[in-house]
Amino acid sequence: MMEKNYDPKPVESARLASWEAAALGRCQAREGRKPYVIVIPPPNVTGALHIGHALNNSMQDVFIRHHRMKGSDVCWVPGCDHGGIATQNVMEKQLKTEKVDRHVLGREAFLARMQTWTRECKTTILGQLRRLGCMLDWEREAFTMDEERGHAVFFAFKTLWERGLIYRGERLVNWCVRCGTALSDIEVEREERKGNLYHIHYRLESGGEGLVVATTRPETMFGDTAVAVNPKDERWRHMVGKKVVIPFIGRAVAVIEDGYVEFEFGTGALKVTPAHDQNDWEIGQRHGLAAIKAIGPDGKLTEAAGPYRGLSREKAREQIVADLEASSLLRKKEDHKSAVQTCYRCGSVIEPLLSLQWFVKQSDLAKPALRALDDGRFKIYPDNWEKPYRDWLLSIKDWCVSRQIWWGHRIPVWYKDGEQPVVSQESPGSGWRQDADVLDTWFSSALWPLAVFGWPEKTKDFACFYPTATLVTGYEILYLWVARMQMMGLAFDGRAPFSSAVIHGTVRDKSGKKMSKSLGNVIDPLLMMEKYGTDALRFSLLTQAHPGKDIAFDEQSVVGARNFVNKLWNSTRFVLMNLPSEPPTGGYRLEALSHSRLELSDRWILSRYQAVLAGAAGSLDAHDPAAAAEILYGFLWDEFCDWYIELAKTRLLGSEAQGKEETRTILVQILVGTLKALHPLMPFITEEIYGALKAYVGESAPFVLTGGYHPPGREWFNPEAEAEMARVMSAVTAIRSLRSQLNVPLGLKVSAFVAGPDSRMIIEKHGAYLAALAKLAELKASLGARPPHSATAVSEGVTFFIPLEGVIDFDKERQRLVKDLSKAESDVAKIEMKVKNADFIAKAPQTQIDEAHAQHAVARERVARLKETVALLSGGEGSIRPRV
RNA sequence: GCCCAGUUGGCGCAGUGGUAGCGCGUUCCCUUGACAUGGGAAAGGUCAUAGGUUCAAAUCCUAUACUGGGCACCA
Repeated sequence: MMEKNYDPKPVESARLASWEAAALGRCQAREGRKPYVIVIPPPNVTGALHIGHALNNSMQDVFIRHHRMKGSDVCWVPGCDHGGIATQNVMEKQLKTEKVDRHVLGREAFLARMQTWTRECKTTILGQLRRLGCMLDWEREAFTMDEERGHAVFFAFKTLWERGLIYRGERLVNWCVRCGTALSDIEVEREERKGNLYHIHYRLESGGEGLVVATTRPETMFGDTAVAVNPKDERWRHMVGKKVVIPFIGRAVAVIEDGYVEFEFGTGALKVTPAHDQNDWEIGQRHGLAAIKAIGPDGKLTEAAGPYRGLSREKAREQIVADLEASSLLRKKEDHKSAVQTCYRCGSVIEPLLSLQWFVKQSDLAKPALRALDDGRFKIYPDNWEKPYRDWLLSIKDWCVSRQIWWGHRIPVWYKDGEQPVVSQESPGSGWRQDADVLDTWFSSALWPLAVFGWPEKTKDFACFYPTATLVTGYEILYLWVARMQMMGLAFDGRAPFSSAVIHGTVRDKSGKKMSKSLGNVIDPLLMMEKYGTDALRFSLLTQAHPGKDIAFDEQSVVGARNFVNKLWNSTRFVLMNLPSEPPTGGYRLEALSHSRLELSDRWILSRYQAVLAGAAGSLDAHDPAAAAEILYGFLWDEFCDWYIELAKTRLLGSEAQGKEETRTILVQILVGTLKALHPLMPFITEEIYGALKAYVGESAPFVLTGGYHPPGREWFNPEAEAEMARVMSAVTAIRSLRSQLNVPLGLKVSAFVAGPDSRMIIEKHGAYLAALAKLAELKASLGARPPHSATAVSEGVTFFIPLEGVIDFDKERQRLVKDLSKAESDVAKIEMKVKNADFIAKAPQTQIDEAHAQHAVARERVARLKETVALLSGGEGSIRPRV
């Protein structure tokens, strides 16, 4: 027996066990089959999954299950990313609590600990994906740093090297002082910060006034190798070619001219520090200036800083400013907002630093990616991301791929004195030492779709599963990851690694703020699953996952989804209660229904059902789970439960045997069809219910997925039935509304009399529906007169009189109707404007004109009947005969 | 600075030319054998502003304002 309220826990664990026992997610390469393939965006092994992962993976699971339901082979590859800097930072924090430093531990021991941590973390993450219901092919689990992927990374590096696309050089790179490594340009974030603009006086070497430079970073002055002014700037012309002296260290630098300098900014004189500023670096290149490092990789000032050597950047600035002030070299200090670059992993301020790094040339790799986008081999949904994606590729710069950390793929280059460097996975022999750096974690991520199927080996899997279909991810890694996968895939294989990228939004807190541990607004998906069930969490996220849009996540929405899950459960309970304990042989079949026998509600719900199934599947084809969820939610709750089931109740209690069978057939068929359509969104409860219902629809598939979507049986589309049912609903609502206004509870059955042009038809064809839904004891034709003491409800083509002795206040009833009348009249006026507009009649399409005329007639007829009724009431009880 | 998106009832969001919808919340009524994680009824919006196109605009166009994002930045 089903419980009154759905309890997700036992159902989830049982269903999970049965899916795994059947290895439902397993997909093997089969000759001649082209499966639908997704590779998971591998979560970093930095801890547990967050709510964004829950959204990301729910969406993928929806697409996977949807395609499986449609009959394709599907393959979804699980795995994790080693996560480079991010993961190393997690470990370093851990070590800090133990008061250990990785340098004390040593590289070997540190990596051993990382391996242990990774194993634990992978177990956690994969376990969470299981609990989410993700139908991954568990036997394909991959890791960006396992042996196979290591092989792919080496092969890719070697190939790029051989093609001349990898080089090593001393460049100005983004250096994170805290992480102790270089970063690529897209790993740097910018934020506006308040700071100061310092005006500093540089004396002339030969003695004399000199000039004043403006800078936000006085601590870099010891790296200055020139002062630049704009060639058109009259103010400083006399200084050009002279030499000025850097304070405190007395080194002299030349005053040069460069068009880059803006003369409105600051003093119009720019101190040039090629080793610590990108623009200064470029000026330095133009003028052949030396680059002097004033700040080291540790963030401390170097020997070049003379007396300030060893101070941190921050300390040094303070000290220098104080000293400048004391020696009255600080001419001005003004407030200044500037864009500060920060590390995307730890948030500390980036130091542009001149250092020896490895780079991948990008422009040749970007071209095929642009072509793939232009000719449609690769599409982004929603397509408004295509422009930023294209722009990024067009203005791409070389990619710094070396990282000065330990956790990652070691750069496979070996050095020996007096020899050319050698690219090799193993040591080329004694005396060779390997490059100490590791590759950017995104280097291996970029190879992910290739590498998970065994590339560069020519495996059967690769032949069958590559390229993949859909990549589901967030817009924040569009360049970092998506673009690079496209570039690498196209470079090594010639095909786009996935034909479409579906971009979802970020899950934020309910006020729209980004979730973060420090703000304390993080939602734990596991907790949500505990409280409301996995289906509820998934459905909640999916209903909000409109293409590309961020989600303001409110726990209330999970409550709502939980209630919907419960509604599904209870509608099943109702249907099951009205079915025999033994299903008929072959089950209840829609094909067996005689079309001519079906009554209005049947024809209506079947028509709606067919439209809903098509709409839901179409939405999923269009990568829009939110639209599918909305369609199915509305149908199940507002149409199937609130109207069809309510009508079915009287028929199931009635004595007409064939009618009962028809009702049972439609109930169970539509319920099964709808829950199958819901299955990609909420796999657990739908699987559970399917188990209980499948015999009643004559099916024996062990799982929803293996059975596939439910065919609607035949063509049920019926606009006439939908229109007629809409009239029934509006009549029912009119009576219910009347009862509510007069405080006549639905529990109390009342009689009603019907008048109006359509009254005869209404009684004959809809009488039973009205009686059932508006709780009427009887429904009779009004025999010419309005019954005394009755309230009036005016619906389309029909007027209902409900005698309510003692309840009706004569004047109030009249007021109520007058209010209805004025509203009805304003409706008429609106439509009349349109109908009487000559331009409209002349230019609008005929269908529109016909429709407007019909609406006009209906509205006018309603007004007429309301007027009549009001007149009746004004003339006293029942004294005037209504027109029938 | 350039580009993109958003601006719809208290909150969160649908809605790509024909008299504005959903969820949550609010008010009133109802514990009637699927479900109070429920049912019924109702209140609440001149669809950011100003123009334009059109017989007809939330929807198309143009400007403006605000919000968010991407890219590029003047030290």
